[in-house]
Amino acid sequence: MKNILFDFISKYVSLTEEEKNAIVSLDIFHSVKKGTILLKEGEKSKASYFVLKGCIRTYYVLDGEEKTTAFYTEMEALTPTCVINKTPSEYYVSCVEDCILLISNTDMEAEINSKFPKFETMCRLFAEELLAKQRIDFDEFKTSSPEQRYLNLLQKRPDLVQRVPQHQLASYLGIKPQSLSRLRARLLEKKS
Amino acid sequence: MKNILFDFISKYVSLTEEEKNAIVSLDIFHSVKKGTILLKEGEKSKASYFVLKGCIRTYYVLDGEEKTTAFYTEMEALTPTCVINKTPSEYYVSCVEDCILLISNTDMEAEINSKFPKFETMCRLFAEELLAKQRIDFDEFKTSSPEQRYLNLLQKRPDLVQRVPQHQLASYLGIKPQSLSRLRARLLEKKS
DNA sequence: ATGAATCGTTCACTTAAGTTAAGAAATGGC
DNA sequence: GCCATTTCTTAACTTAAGTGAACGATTCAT
Repeated sequence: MKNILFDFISKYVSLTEEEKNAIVSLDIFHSVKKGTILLKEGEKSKASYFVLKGCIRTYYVLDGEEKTTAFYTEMEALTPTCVINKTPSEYYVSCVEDCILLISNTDMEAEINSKFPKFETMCRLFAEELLAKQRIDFDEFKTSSPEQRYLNLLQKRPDLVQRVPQHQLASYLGIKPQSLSRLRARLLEKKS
Repeated sequence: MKNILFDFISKYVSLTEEEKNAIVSLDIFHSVKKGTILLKEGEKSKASYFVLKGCIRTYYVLDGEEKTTAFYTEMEALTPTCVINKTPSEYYVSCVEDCILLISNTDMEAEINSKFPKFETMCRLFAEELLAKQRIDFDEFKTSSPEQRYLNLLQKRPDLVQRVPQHQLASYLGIKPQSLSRLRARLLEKKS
């Protein structure tokens, strides 16, 4: 498990044994059951999540309806906006599956950052990379139709379509569950 | 003009006179004419832009059609994804109006970062804040209809609706110019 | 100032998503 | 295993966006 983390980190900076030990000693590995709510609307939090195994999602509850806006799977990280903005959360975070997560908090990060400036560089690079990824995702979303977005998802994250409930996928694609169901039926028609 | 920049920076870190001078000496203030293309599809670039005055936009050309995905106005910064990923750009960046821009490049930033660690902290905080802002924007986009998105834009960036051509606004809202035109007519009907 | 190109609106028509409702299928708890 | 709940699909109908085309209005270049 630890190796997975350090392999990931090594893409950004190289750590000494001392630095690795400092991270391990923080005791941030957690097993979390499917359905667990990690963050609720209205709550304040300092926690960030890194998914080692499993899948978590963020969702809003608008007019009593869940609107799923993001999924995070293996090797993906989520720092909720409420953590960055220091405001109550506008959305929920919960586990789509049983998960092994790395859960850190702002204070721990600040401590590590001051001890190891290298770590701050990593965080900056990581934030910038995420910013670029998210920008591309947003642009693709804006410039394509629901059908194209679904096909795009099948290409890029085929696992998601399998492991996540349809109605959650639907709002992730910006449409209603019925529309996703119909859209899929339409695509099957076309193929044959 | 310099004061505008330093007021902005002071939201993240406090700079000494020495540090301010180091920044000014980089000679990064530029006037750019409306219509100027700052970055073309396929180009590699190391340049980032901070808008002191005016408006710039990013757009793709897909099937010969321009798809505008973002606008940056006063006090907003753009680091194109191609700069972060070190890949050829997938989109264009151009000036919607005459602009006064602060144009920096990766090498300059690296130099300043190593001289003043404080600067790297600022970049990290800034990237994180942008990440949170963009996440919220994306979530709002996903969870709302074109009409809601337009009304939302009227609330949050009323200036954009005035200063930017309709057909650019339309793709920014994820629809066709005709649809935006119709949507606006529909809203006027409703009001009366 | 004038002609050319671009831009915004309107219209008729097509296509697809939203809505409401019903029922089948899958899942979870006991 | 069985019931209750949730999830997925289907269908009929409504609403709004996409498409193609036409026509002023505006902008731009010379």
